[in-house]
Amino acid sequence: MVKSIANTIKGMAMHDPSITANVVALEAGVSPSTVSRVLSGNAKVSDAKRRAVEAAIAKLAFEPSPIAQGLAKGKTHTIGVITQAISSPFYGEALRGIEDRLGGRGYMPLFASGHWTAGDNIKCIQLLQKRRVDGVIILTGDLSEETVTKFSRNSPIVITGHEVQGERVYSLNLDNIEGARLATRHLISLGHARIVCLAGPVGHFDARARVSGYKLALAEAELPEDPQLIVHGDFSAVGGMLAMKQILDARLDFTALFACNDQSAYGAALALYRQGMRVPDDVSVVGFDDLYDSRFTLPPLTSVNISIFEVGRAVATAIVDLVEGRPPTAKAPTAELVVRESTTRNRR
Amino acid sequence: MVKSIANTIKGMAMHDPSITANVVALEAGVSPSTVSRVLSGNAKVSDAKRRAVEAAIAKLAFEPSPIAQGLAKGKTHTIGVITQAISSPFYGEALRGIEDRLGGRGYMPLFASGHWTAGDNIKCIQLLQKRRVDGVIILTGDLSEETVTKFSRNSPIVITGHEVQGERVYSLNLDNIEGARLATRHLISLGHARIVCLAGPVGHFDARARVSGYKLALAEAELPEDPQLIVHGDFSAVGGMLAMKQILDARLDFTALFACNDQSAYGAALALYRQGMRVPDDVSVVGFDDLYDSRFTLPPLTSVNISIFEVGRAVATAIVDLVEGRPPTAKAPTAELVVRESTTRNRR
DNA sequence: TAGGCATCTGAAAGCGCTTTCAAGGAAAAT
DNA sequence: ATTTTCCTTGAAAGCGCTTTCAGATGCCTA
Repeated sequence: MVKSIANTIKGMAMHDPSITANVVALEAGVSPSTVSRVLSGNAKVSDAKRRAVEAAIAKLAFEPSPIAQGLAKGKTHTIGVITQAISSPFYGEALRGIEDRLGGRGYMPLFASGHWTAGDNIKCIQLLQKRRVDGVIILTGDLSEETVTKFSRNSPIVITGHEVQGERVYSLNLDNIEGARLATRHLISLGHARIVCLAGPVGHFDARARVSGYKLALAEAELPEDPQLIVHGDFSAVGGMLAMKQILDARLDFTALFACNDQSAYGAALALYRQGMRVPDDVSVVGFDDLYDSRFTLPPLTSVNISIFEVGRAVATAIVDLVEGRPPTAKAPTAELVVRESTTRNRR
Repeated sequence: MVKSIANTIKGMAMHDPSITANVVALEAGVSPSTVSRVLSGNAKVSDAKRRAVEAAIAKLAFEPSPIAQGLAKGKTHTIGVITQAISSPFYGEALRGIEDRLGGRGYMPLFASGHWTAGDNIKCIQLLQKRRVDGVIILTGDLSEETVTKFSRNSPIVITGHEVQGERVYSLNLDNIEGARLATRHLISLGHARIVCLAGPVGHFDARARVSGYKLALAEAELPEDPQLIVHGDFSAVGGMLAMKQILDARLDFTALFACNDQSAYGAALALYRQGMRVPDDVSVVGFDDLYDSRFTLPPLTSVNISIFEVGRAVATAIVDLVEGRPPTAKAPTAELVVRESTTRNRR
């Protein structure tokens, strides 16, 4: 019998790194190969030996080293995640979803964050692939399709905000157009016709799609589309504030605002407030993303909910499928409009 | 000469996992040991061989496998990070700081999130330690000091929101008392005397310290301390809303609010708004943490800034010190009051 | 010129696990 | 009862790197 310094905390066995598969084999009176076999479960082992091994494992609180397993099998059970702004509530929510799903599948996320520049994103992928991640998830970067495809040679990739085809690439996109259409329709149904659209960064995939949805809704209602009412921000609150200021300074006529993400809606609302205009009395505003805090803005913000948490779970599911050789089938959740108090009937 | 399928993207060499140290050794005409030596730099190698190896490394775009290195040296260059709510803007900011600093030191963070329960946190530590992280950072969990000390036997730990002493444990705490004092003093200086304190979870370390700061400021000003005015939330917006509702329903007299974190301030503000009370005209409010979005609430929130990003960098620095055998010296940044528009002179 | 010492380098063992391979034993077939 | 087949199991090699150990070389000292 082998001595172990294992000890427990509140009844939970505390793992001791000096307990290796060899030690377990000794304790159980079998060979290391057999221990490995019961661990992986993909080879027959007699009941007697299996029980002996299991007993030894339990007794010694043995935990196989993922490092050693990684070396031997060439898999690290680690998924790289590249995000633009790890601290933004939007990405935070997605990361939660990713972590949640990955954990359940025996993988762990390794986060790296780029900073909205392609060079940074490439460095991130390289860093991650150096670490031999089994796959990588890219949350909406500005990488070219070509770059993504190239890197997918090293490890499968799941990406949002892109249309990439490939054996080892899967792209999952948000329900942007539909969501934006819902938002705009809502405003139209409240009698608004002059609706400013606070768009995101010019080249951004999701941002473009949201503007399309806005235009679609306008067209449906046979409302004219005024290019002056479409103004670009950068998906941040400051950007939203600046953009709204621009509209205000131009003294354009409008009664409602569709902000392509909640954060710019926050900024825009502040610009409105500074101008003495009230939401929703003077202008109705609807956002997009339904960030958690949008329930608590003053007034609570009407927004498009796409459950970014579920998106996180979906991309995680997809990458695991890819890594384990199954074709991914994950779909993005559908967009829903959450009506709160920032929108009201047009009174003019 | 060895053939490599290495190819480049925009001039950046793309790493090919089939290029191992052995291949490099072959190409350079030396033994693998020598390659390892130039890699690690801790052994003399003749200039000629060194150059040959370096040339081969460059030519083949060789990247040593961290997995193999981990196995051989027993170090993974990975730091586990345990947080309560990976998606909260507060922790998000800290994670950014951690990632930023760790990256510069050649480590990567491995995130795991508990969910405010001790059991979960223990599972997280175990999960991380199973992965053989070199150290772990715990952002304010509710683990007992004893538990932390025990786990520090497996790997060094840096923790916030605790007072733990130990060879392999370092605790770094926020400037809570001072920050809360600043906030309360500010309110007092504006002529407020009946100040409600929206505290955090009852057992929470930071939460308790903030309440102490509040009381301290009251005492300094020789103002009476009314226990009815101290109400507990849970550091969330909903909690803040509920707590404020409670105060409102009790029809207590007050002219200002010190919320122990910004998120509960958001919730409280909503409760006030529903009641038809205006900030700051009817009640002045100051928060704590100075979340990014607090610049954009209506009105922008006066808050205590502790640069949680810097805290992240500090804990990261500390854990790296610990891991590499140096005594950590990192200190938390000091708290500063940021006055915005949610506070004004008491008009009653 | 022989002995001693420092320096550089390759061979080999090892990190902890997986997996192939072949051997031994049991069960099935003749 | 004998041969064939199948199943279980341990030995051994290998994953890619580090590190110890000892051999080889060159240089200095006596």
